[in-house]
Amino acid sequence: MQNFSIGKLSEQTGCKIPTIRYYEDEGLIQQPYRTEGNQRRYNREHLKRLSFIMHSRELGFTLDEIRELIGLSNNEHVGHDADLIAEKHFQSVERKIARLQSLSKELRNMLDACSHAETDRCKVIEALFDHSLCLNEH
Amino acid sequence: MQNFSIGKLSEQTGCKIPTIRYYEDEGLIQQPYRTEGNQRRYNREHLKRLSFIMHSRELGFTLDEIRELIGLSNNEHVGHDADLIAEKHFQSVERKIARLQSLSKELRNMLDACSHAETDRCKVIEALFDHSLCLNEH
DNA sequence: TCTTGAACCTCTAGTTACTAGAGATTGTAG
DNA sequence: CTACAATCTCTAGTAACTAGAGGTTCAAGA
Repeated sequence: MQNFSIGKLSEQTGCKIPTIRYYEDEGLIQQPYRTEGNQRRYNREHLKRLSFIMHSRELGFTLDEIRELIGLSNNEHVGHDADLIAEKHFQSVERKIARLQSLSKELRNMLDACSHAETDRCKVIEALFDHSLCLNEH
Repeated sequence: MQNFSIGKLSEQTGCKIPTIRYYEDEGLIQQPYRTEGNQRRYNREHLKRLSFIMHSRELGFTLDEIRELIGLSNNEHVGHDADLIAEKHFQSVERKIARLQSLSKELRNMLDACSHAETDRCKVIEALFDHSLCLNEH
């Protein structure tokens, strides 16, 4: 099923219609084909791209970072350049995974605790506290 | 080392000064002690809280979601209520981890490919494309 | 103790990433 | 060939910051 309207794209992805148009203005989504009457018509590539953007946003990437990731996927950067960008994102992704795993563990603990006991002080905040930030005192 | 200025807090965490004041206005950070001359003085609790907020933001949580997580940590919700909130966040965290792992794998592949070969079309976008979103066609 | 410049204060206005609404045009089921 | 839902553009509003103006406070050094 190709050539669908902005309403269908919005429905399929859960992305609001004005947001889709905004991403187009920002150059994050390829300009779609237009009907005689100037209405947008999308295909599977647009769907894939929009899905990528939405997930990236949920994961905390900025639009500029997403632009860079799209560039990588399109082989717009070559060799060393691409290497550096990919490495940078790889490291930030690994850090995010580590933090989320720590948070996940604390939430899991909470759920386990709540089911049988009562007031165990939860350590959700400690989970994402970066101890390397401690002010110097020992 | 207790009782430090907003400048020191900013330096320790990497959070800009106006942002720290903004989080205070939003009730995300406890109001700090003020000197005679009305200047803010912070302690380790503030540092921990701010560090948590910053990491949560990087991980894509909204300020409202962060408020909820802080509420959990403070035992402001009890029993079933807390359970539901924790469960909701636990699931969203697990989904984020899965997506980041997929993205991490693709970036790793890119880095490995770049080091020996040349133009392998990267699958960064496919990594975060949710196939359950596919339009119906088979 | 007194000075003086860096750091802090509040308040207003600008930026990014959306989101909602007004008013006009187009697409399509009946 | 209607009629009305969906689309169009454009302007303005929201969330989460961020920068700057104009004024006050803090603390190191004379």
